[in-house]
Amino acid sequence: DTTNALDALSQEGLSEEPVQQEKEAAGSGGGGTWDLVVAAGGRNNNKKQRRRKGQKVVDHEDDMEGGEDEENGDGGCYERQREHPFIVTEPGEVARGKKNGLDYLFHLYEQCREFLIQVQNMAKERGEKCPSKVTNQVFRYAKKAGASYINKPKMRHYVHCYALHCLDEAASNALRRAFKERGENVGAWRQACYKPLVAIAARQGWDIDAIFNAHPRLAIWYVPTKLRQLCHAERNSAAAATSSSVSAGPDHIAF
Amino acid sequence: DTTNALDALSQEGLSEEPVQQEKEAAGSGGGGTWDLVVAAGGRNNNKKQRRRKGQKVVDHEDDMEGGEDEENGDGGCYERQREHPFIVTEPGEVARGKKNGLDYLFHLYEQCREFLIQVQNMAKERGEKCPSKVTNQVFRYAKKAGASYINKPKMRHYVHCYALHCLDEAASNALRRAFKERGENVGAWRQACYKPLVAIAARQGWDIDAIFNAHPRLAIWYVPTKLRQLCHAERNSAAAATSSSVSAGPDHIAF
DNA sequence: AGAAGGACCAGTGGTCCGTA
DNA sequence: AGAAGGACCAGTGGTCCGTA
Repeated sequence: DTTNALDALSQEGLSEEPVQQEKEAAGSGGGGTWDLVVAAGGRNNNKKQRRRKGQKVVDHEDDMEGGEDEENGDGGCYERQREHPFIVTEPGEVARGKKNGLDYLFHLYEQCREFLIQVQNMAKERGEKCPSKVTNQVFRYAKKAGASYINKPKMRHYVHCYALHCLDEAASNALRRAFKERGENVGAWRQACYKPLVAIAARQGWDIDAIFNAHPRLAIWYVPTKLRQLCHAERNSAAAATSSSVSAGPDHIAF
Repeated sequence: DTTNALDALSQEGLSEEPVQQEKEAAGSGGGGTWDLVVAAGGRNNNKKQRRRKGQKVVDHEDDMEGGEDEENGDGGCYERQREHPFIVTEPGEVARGKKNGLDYLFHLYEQCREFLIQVQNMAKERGEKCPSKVTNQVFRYAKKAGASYINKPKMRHYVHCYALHCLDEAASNALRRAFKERGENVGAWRQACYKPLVAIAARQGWDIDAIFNAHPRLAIWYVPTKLRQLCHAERNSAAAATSSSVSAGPDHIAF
């Protein structure tokens, strides 16, 4: 199976296939999982990589060559590959089984930062526009460099969790321990990360952009829409409460 | 004609039509030139504003209603309106005739800055993402606010001229006087603005982005691609020259 | 059910080129 | 000819939803 640890952090590998990969292949020039999986498939590795089972049809040009439906073949039918799902782990804990831990999640953010720095250095050398954030260009570069396990939806999904880890590691660690103990799933932990961040924003004048920008490792990430909205809503509530406790203005409901 | 001065800076109005407008209508909520021109046309002001003569067909839905070709009508045929072209003027000089001067050009950059500030304030109030540059959103807002004479291609075209004005007003003024005296056109003056900017960049370590960002009025503008390229090319040339004067390395041509 | 990520989409930065 | 700007286009930020 996939448990030859490649990195002290976690179980990596993929959820379907026992294909080993070098996770720290950044800059090594490709040759990652996807290529191996395709080669192992034993067919369909001619011409461009074929559309996978279930993938949406966007371009009808190379549809159905040979009249053979991929849905029916099962001998050479490789499944779509994905990273193992995250589970809530304590700091330092390695996830067991086909799971990834939260130290590994945060490690992905550090890897993205390294890819960004490489993209920035290349841009500067060439006299091109230099990105200050992790942009599509950086995700494309990461993929090209072999880090196929990094993708935009995933990284954006957990940005605020990483933010808490950066801004208040003690609080982040405590939250992880509490949620692990209670047996909560990753989604519940992820939701719970918002609240302490809003509290931090409250203490610092509600400017979540300024808070992100003041932290060197966090400044390269876009502030997630939902976090921004929560800070805004909470600021307004707090202002209304403060104001109504002094005087019930015309646009507040005193209680 | 259009010479009732609306603003001490320049002849404004439009190149085709004697329609007066309030240039400082920012925030007044529309009612600018275009509406007046359409109303003065005397027809075609029903339903949505009709496509103007020569305008490209993008949407075929409301094409040719009534089978009448606009090309043929000349009584009610209003021409497409444009701002007067710029001419090279000295500092303080108001352009005469159907022309606009360079103080007016630079004034447009200041107006854009004011529109940006308004957009930023609105974004902050609403807890939305706050632009730090003059973006499409700002141009859209300017248009909505009645400043129909502001548009993206124009502003982007002359950004580096405004940059020189910000960074070295004396040099900018001298260049304007020289080009006016020689009777050069705006295009020639615009081209000539690059060189002193590259010289400024040379003195400050070639980082044109840092130079823009260090100036509060300039920081809100994207560095123009061509200026960035010129700085990069010139830096490389300078480095090669310096290097070859010390030792002719393998990738330099000594001379 | 909970979760990973391909793919889509509205609106961006950039500027060309049909127009005046 | 010189110049203004509508309109286009490739690639963006953002995230949904078909998939595993």
